Amino acid sequence: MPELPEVETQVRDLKKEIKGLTIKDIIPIYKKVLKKPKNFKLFKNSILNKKVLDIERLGKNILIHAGDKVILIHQKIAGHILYSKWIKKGNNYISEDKIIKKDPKNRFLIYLFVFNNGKMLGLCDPRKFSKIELWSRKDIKKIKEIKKLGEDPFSKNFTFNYFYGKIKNKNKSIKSVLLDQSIVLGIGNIYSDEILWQAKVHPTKKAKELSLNEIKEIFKAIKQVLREGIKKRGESFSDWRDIFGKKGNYDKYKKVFKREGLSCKRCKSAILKTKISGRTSRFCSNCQKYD
DNA sequence: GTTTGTACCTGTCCGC
DNA sequence: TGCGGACAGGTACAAA
Repeated sequence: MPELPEVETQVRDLKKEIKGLTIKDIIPIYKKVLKKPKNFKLFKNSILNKKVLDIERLGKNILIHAGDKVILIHQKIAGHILYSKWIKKGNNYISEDKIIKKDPKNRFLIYLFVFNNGKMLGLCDPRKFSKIELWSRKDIKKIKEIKKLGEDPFSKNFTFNYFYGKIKNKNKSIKSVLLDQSIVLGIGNIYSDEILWQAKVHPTKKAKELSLNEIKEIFKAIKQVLREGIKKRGESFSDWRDIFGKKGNYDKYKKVFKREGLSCKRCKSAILKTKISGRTSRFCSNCQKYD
């Protein structure tokens, strides 16, 4: 769900809303989301009364800089974060915000950060795959999980030569390559399908078999599609909502994702679906030819 | 070293 | 209406 455009939307909004606030309490509704440190008391003591200095996106991760620490949140498949105020009623937390309260997708709160203005940041995730980690600010960029990440598509280091060099010898499908976070950051199953449709490349084609022109088209499409996603404030065909509980607008613009059986918006041919290394992929049977 | 498969969880949807 | 099974946007780790 939350891929680059969705996480970018969240981070931009969070900068406006929580920068400068102080963390006053943490409520762990589902304790297992905290992966580091595993000990909740240690986690809480490390960030209590710390001021939020900045919020940053690193691929699909959200980094909240608080004092000398960084809280890393990854929402995985089905998570999203909300900014509101919740009141506990029995075993449930009820948001005082009407939009958040009436949307059933916002029911699955698993973690709450309480700020000095009384408002809270809530992590919501029906599948409980999300993770929260705590790192020190000075070595977050040095840890191996972060060091192995590739370039962000909007970084100046993401050049055609970088991209070409990373993929030219890959013996796996271009679909899997686009999902590989050690090559390009932030692309998930939705936008990879959209990018390949835009570039007119068959998803199962092996990266090393792509022509130079096809690689150029993919490189261009990565930026175009993701930029459009950000402009539309992400997609919400399923669980994802922005931090105010509102839906993104990209759904109307998507060309192939979850459109199998419908007609291609470019050539009217059928959109098909197939499985590639365990991930479902949708593509046009006519304009995305293998050769 | 590279690529593919599986586990992590639970809600939702479809067919019977 | 109710139930069982398939399926779901990501990633770490194991296995091939």
